[in-house]
Amino acid sequence: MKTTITDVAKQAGVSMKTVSRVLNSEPNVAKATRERVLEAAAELQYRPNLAARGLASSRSYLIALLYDNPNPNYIIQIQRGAIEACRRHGYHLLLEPMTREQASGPDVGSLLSRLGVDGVILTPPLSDSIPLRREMEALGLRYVAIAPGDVGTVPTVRMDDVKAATEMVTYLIEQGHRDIGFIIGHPDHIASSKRQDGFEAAMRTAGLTLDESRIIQGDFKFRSGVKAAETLLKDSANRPTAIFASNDDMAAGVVSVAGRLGIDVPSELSVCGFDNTAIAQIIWPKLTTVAQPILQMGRKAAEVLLDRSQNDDPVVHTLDFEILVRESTGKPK
Amino acid sequence: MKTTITDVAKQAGVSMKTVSRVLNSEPNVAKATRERVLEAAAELQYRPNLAARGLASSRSYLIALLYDNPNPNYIIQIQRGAIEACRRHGYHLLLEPMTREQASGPDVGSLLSRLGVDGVILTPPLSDSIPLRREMEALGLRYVAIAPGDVGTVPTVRMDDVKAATEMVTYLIEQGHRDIGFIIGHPDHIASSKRQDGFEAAMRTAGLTLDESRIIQGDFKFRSGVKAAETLLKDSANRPTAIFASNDDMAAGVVSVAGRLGIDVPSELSVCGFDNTAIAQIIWPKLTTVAQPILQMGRKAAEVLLDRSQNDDPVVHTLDFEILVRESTGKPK
DNA sequence: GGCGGCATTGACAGCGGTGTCAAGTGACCC
DNA sequence: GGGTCACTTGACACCGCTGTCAATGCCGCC
Repeated sequence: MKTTITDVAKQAGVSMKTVSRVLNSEPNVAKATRERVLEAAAELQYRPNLAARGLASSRSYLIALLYDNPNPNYIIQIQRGAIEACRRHGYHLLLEPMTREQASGPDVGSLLSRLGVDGVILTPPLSDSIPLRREMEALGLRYVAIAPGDVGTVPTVRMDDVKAATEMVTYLIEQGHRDIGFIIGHPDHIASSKRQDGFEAAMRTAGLTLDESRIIQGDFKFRSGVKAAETLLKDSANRPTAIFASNDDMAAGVVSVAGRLGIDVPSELSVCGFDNTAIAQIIWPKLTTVAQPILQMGRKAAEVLLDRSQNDDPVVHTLDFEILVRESTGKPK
Repeated sequence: MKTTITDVAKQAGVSMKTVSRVLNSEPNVAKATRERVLEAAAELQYRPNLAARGLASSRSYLIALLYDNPNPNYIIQIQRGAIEACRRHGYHLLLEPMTREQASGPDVGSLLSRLGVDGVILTPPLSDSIPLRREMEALGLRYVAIAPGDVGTVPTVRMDDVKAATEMVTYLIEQGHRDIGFIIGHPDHIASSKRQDGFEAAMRTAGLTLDESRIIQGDFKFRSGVKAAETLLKDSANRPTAIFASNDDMAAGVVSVAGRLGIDVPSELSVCGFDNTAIAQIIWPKLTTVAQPILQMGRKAAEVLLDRSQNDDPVVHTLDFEILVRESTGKPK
């Protein structure tokens, strides 16, 4: 038999409503009463029924995470962060993976309004879907965009790719590198150009020339890193002392080519990546890379949704990244 | 203004209850009536309210996924599979990550009963947590265990590690390999001994001797694969022609050592792994490996929970794995 | 022709909480 | 002493849907 609020009320000798007040930490309850109720609730192991609560208060105590992201680690971390925040607020996280097509299709509205969630977190690349965002607004749903391409008119949580790339390159320059190769990410990703901007900014700031032959187009895949490295390293008499790849997979490709060519990393070649994905720690030497605050972005996004004290201004929360210096970089010979 | 079931009833000229019947596909509704209701519902874009439904029917239309698994890809795939099944049944998936300690702690019950979920999916290693399983039973919660160590008294979804390892080794033997090295997984993982059993069974079946020096303890990490490979390959005059690592990370370690020693994979050394994790496709050559039916296990688990026609017998559903032959294996020279 | 039985439909009472609003209480002030 | 006000508390309707059970109509069969 499940204990209901009525049982607790009886046990504590108060009305249901008072129990409700205590359980929702509403103000204006006498301290003694509050304690009596809490005691009774604990004793009876009372657990509020989510559905009833939701029905009565027209809140669902659920927020949804919408995603279409092929990167499991990214999503898992966003999830963890969001769940953390949810737990603190008595909320739960619902998962709604969807393809880009679905997100633009007519079913999203159905899905979302059926759920009756109290808020939605959009992850990239969904954060940039205009139809989806329209739909959300049409439904009157509160939402937060994580790392959208353009900072728009909604609450946003992001990190600064440009700055991160700049700092990484600056670190290399401080180590003494002057001739630094760069591998661009997939041209369709907004992050790619930002990282490139950061690279170029750092180089210019340091008064170094940008040699076009040192900048190679990649596509975020290991294989493209291999190809780029083959080009950059082919002339043993004239090669960069460091290579900055726009993500870890490509950086891993560079490391493998270096190994094949007998170029020692990091003493003869420094390599760094971006994202701190699993491969950065799996391979040897471990990659120097940029750790995105993924978990923190998930947490922040949920907090923005749940913290009712925060207003809905289209605030942009920019979280801090971290440069992880590991074994793949060092001073040039 | 949200449309309620009353609006639909009015529009269709029937009672609320009849609308409810139609929407829940209950029997005993005249065809004409059914159509009229569906039409009205579509016209008004009616979406049932989950909370109200749940409250009235004392179901929540939610199932929970409990996990404490460091492998993002595994969890993501389980999630995808489970969500797929949930959608077909009008359910949603709730996420409840928890550490092993939490799972054994007193809060689980609180968490789970508060949720009022209609079912729970347990993923490894939580599938083996006795306290957790006790708690579930105490709460009268239906649950399904994914890949537990021992097939117990609850509905279970799993794959056959022994058989998979056997088939992989058999494939190597068919390719012509006679001298095969094996790297054992982490001793605490139940899968480790199963995979070893499979390896040994296949060797014996083929009439090959088990050379203890060819079997090395690892721990599922890249680094342990490197070490094992260094041992197995140190004597260039006497080394195996193939190495079967109990997972992909270790297999990747083997490949990297082979590269360093100038041993060509696969012409001089075949390497295969297990799990088909991301690294298996990232590195070159791509790894021959065993693909677990992870997504399918997630889907099946949810289906077992939701398909009310299926009874709660402790049925064990064993799903098919797949041997993925890629570039890291071939015939020995 | 009367009756049992089945298919179809609706009235109504909750499910377990919360919002609203009014009532009770005591402190404080004029 | 009476009025005002802030703080506490409770009664009760109602959130939107489903379970229960009874009412209705129609069929076949004795």
